[in-house]
Amino acid sequence: MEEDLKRKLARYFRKVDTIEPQEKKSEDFSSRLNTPTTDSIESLKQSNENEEGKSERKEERIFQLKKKLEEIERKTKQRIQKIPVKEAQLISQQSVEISTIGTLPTKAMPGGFVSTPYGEIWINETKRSLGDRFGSIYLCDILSFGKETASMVCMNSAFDDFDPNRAVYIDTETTGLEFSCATIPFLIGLGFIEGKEVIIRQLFIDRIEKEPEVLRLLSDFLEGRKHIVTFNGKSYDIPLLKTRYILNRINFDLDAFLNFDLLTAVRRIYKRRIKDCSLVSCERQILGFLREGDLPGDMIPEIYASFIREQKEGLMPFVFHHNVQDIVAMVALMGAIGRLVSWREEEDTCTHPSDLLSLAAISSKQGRHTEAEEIWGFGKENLEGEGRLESLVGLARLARRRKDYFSATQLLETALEEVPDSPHLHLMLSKIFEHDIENYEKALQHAINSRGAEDEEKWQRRVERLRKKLKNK
DNA sequence: AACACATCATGGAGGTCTGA
DNA sequence: TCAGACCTCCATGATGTGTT
Repeated sequence: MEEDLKRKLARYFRKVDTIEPQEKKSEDFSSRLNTPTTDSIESLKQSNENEEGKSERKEERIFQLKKKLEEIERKTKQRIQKIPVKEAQLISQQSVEISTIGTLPTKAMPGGFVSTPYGEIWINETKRSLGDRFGSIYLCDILSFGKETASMVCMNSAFDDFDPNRAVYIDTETTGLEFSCATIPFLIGLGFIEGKEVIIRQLFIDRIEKEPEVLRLLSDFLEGRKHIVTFNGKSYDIPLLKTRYILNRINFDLDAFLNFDLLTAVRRIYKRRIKDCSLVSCERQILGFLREGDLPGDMIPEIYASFIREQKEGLMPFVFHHNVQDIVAMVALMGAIGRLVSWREEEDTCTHPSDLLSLAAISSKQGRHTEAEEIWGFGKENLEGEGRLESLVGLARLARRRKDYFSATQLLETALEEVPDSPHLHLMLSKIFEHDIENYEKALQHAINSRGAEDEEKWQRRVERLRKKLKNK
């Protein structure tokens, strides 16, 4: 059985190895960073060789780009120094050396038996420095997560006091996805920030009958904490753990914790540019990080079953490793969200335009019009194409809302210069001219051009109505 | 497979305006 | 004065999606 799994895993890694170059190729983080990556420098180098006459100028350009990269690294270090949280002061300059988290799991089973009030329990503890880099994000970016960020991205005032630096990051590995009595969370990973480190403590059920003891230990670890962060935990980890507490007749109220579900936040912010919002996909596409030595989630139940049957570690170290990666990725993602929301302070603009536009939409929905206006204003001046268009329309809606019809029509007319045939823009203008300004001539003109934005029947009625109004004026 | 969202489409409520 | 048309806002239902 174990050999089967090993073969399966080997096949999987071969598959990953073969697709990796392509995936890396399709990832263009340079556009996100507004800065060239090493790859783009290399490709620039290659094209230089083909154009000998221009080589000197391009060499100079490469030199400039490299300098820019160094500048970004320098600013990141400065950012750490600026972090307004007391703990951040503990992060020395030395710990901020560029190191990327992506170590392969050790062959041996990590951790060991620890004597607890509930008996001997297998626990593994791993630490990551907040100075570690996870793709384009430093783990210490979590410390700059603003006070209002959580309530903003969760669109819920209950998160007003949410502090991701004091939260527990929870990820479970289980014996399957089905919510049956037989599904147990055999590995419970808990991440928390202490000083200048992220501590990942993993509680392992090495024998099925030890589940109640591990659950009791978990409740002890969570004692005194109020906030948790999960990825899809609202639907998966937390309901599962709640069921296990009930089935084991242990009184522990997981509903008392405020759960920041990263999946919800990620979908809200990044959905427009990444279709697949799984954690691994977020790592690659938002953080720019490619996992090494990871295994697919659907193999995990089988690996644990094999461990229980044969009482041999087999591939369990990979599962421990996978769990640590998930927790660290959650911390990094929180950092990415924190940085996005504090985009004004980002001199090196690591921010993707579409993420900013999502943020504007979220702000607008919550009635945070000043924030939305600020982002759309930035978009109007600094973006091109669809981003600029969306910013102009957003600003026009806000202007109409505050009854500034002059600005609203001006903004929409500017948008029309970019896409003169847009029936939707013509429809918006037609409504403002008809209902707000009462300029029926212009309203009719735009109504005629709005064909296609709504039903043919509605369009005809609108045009006819405006013709009548114009006649009777 | 269970669950909790998110998004999208649809329709109703309530307010305002027009024209007979 | 009142029916009808239009707007915005909100509620509801269908569908899709992550988790191991």
